[in-house]
Amino acid sequence: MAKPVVPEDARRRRRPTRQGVVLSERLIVDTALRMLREHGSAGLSARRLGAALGADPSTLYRYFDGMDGLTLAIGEELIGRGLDGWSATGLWRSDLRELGLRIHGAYLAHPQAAVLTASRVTGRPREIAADEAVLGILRTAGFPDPEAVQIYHAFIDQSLAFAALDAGALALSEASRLSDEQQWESTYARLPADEYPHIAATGRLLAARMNHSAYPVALDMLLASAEARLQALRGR
Amino acid sequence: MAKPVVPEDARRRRRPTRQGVVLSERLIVDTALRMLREHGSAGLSARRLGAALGADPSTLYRYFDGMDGLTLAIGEELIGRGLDGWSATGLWRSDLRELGLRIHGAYLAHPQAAVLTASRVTGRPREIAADEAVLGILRTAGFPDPEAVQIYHAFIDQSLAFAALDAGALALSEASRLSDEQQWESTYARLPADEYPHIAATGRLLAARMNHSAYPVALDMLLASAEARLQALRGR
DNA sequence: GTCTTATGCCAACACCATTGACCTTATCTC
DNA sequence: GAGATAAGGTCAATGGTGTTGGCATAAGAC
Repeated sequence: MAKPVVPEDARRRRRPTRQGVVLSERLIVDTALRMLREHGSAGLSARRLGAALGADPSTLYRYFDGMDGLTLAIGEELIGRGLDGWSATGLWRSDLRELGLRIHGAYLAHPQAAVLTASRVTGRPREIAADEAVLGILRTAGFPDPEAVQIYHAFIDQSLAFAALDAGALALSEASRLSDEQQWESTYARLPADEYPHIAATGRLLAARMNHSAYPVALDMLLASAEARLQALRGR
Repeated sequence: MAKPVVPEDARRRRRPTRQGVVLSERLIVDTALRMLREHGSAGLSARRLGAALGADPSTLYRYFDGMDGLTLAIGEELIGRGLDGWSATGLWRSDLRELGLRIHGAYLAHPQAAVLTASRVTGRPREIAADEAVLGILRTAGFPDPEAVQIYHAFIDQSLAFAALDAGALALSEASRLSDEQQWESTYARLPADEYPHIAATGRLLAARMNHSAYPVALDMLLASAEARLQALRGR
């Protein structure tokens, strides 16, 4: 890298932009989030972000290691927002449920951004804080370490994976505004019933369900299975 | 669209390329898959694909509605490969397990391609065939329609979501070749133990587990929970 | 053998990320 | 306060990208 990036907390001299804006990592990420919301997930580019900030595009490279670095910072911001204000109650199952829904929800609050970041593991501080919280809940609940680690892994990946998937659907369907009915008409309803009997038989139910996230159901199934396992462990 | 795309089965005149290649949707998708494997998920471009096929980049627009259409076709191909050769045994739980692992595996066989496609729902024939199969297994097993639809949705989305997430990790870690040990060193191991006691306590277990997919565990938990629900339904 | 038109090719457009050289000015030292 | 240092802004250029409109040629219908 020709121009090494200075870490945010080591930054001393903040020279204002020609247009008078004083930049910061924070300001850039927030502006990027707003641009993503307004122009869609393909609407973020160094040039446009620079223009929105009143700065030359190349300035961004003083703050992030390329667009990819900026993407990771956005992901870190989202996961942090999910965690903000959360605290454990001591009831492991509802704590986990709450945490999962918060993380998922934080990403879905910015679908266009989530599409870019949700399937990226960053290893940054706030992401690690989430990991620590989940492991803590499970170990405190009485899961032995091997089980705790196994369930933690399934839980956290499930949350992020669904966030990415659901964000994709959300960002897309907002782009092409089709009503639920139209969605149904355009896909399942016109399938031949003799070739796809099961889809035909459950058509209405499918149409009603496929427009929502499956994450809450999948999460509850994971938690139910974890609880059964814990009781089996206690029983013997 | 200025130049409407002719559907593959309506194609009559197949004029060979200047370099003697006869194009087809099939050939283009297969070539794209090979390019993705060799050059990574960012290595697919109209120009490079054209060069690899011995054709002008703009020719691709006769076959696909832009690069996005090509991406969807690639996804359809992958899910089809997962289904090829599969048939139901009648044991619903192992059938679902097998199907999930096959779909997940088909995507992970081409991680660089899966990154682009796994979180995209195409509504194309082979994807719908997978939906029909899953619904069929659940309804035949005795799940009432509302339950069947609910579990189907969680199952299929979870499979695709994990495929996308795991593909991302796989495509990335192949790019930056770090051994498992190094991965561990570079992230968890250097965290202060007093601030992250749970991560510190389970460090070795985490390091061993995080390099594999959590999908099998998550899948088995979903199936276990489904089975419990089925027994509860039968019981009353 | 002639006609039609599907399909491949060419040239051009507007965008993109990234980099290296340059210059200005905020901050540190004395 | 004066001067030195270099952080952090700007400019210009490079080589990439998807996509389109116009053109020409050969494949297949008759």
